[in-house]
Amino acid sequence: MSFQVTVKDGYSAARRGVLTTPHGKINTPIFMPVGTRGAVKAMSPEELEELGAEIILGNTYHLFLRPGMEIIRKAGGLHRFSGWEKPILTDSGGFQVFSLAQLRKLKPDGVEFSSHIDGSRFFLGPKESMQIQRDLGSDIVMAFDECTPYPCSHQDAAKSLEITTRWETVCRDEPLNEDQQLFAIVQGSVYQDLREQSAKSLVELDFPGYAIGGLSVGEPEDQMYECLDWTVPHLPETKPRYLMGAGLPRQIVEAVARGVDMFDCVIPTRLARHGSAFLNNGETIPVKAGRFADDFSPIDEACGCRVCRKFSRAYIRHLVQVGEILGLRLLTYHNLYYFINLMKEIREAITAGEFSKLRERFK
RNA sequence: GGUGGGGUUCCCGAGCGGUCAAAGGGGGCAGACUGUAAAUCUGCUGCGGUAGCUUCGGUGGUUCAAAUCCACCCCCCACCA
Repeated sequence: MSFQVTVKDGYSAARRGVLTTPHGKINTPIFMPVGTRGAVKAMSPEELEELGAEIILGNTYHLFLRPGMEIIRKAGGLHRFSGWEKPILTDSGGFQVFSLAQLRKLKPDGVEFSSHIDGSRFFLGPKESMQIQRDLGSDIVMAFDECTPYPCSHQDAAKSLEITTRWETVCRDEPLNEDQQLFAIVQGSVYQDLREQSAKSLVELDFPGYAIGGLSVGEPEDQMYECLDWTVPHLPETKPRYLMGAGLPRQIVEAVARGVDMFDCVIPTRLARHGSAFLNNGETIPVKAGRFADDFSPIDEACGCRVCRKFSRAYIRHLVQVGEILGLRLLTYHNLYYFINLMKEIREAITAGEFSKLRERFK
């Protein structure tokens, strides 16, 4: 058993756990920084380690296109290629079915993509995705799904789910490296019957972990929570649960309360590159704004990160303003610190029986 | 002192009789961003609620109409003495 629930919250479905992978253990609930193209944008592996990142993401679609699998195979896998020695989770390309919707055609056995780089056509299906992720050598492999857009009619969602379910069965039957764990992805858009149907059929196939996909794609927040309420109870207690693509601090806390163990989101890194920083209360401030030009206080007085101990809003605002890369790097560092630290707080709160109190802070 | 080139909305800068409240940058302001086609993208940026009003160094003038033409004046820059 590679996942172990260690503490359960008495007042919600929140729980602590430890997930064991070939490249180390992961403490859940956890936030996983997104490193789509083999790097968490603007961060080095050393910095990620310093931040306390325990696992990062990589992306099948993007790494397959560049540098391509021949290079990755020659390099000896993504870990060796990138110098990140801790666990890696790779997304299957299913999100690109959604985000690059204009550049692809759905086929029964997968997706015909037109590369967003040069337009060249290539095929990515469940089989291909598994083969690529096997070569990437990630610790956690995601099933190839179709991330449904929002809004999506019941009819379309049902049709999409049927395809996704079929694909996921193919994924399960495709051989991976011995120690790789394949996570299934529940879809079904915002419909209770579909979400339940999806969860149940995937649980029957018995995967090492379960993800909830197709959320945080523009639906109202309450609807996202509702979907979790419909889905999570149908997932096995003993397996890790991963809410894909989420979220804002508040959303993470709410999902933890509903029993989710794993999160990833580009928000901290992207907002950083767009000049915004997270504050202790989960809100953001646009550090790049002129009003911070002479604000010599740190981004957040309450933050203990290296950036907040040393640099002022004014300096960071200046760097961003003149286009110095360092500005984006410092903001990325701070934002990731905030997310990683929030998860640590959540874990400690669960152990201390004070998760409800923490949850109140974000309401 | 002479010759030539200039002074445009917060800044730079285009415009050179009407279609100009004035291109384009910069800056400023506001917003978006959730398994990354994103160090990106969108909108606003003279005043006013529309009608309209006040702007293009200053003052006068020509014209139905001027940032654009003319006269004088004030500044700036380059070269020559």
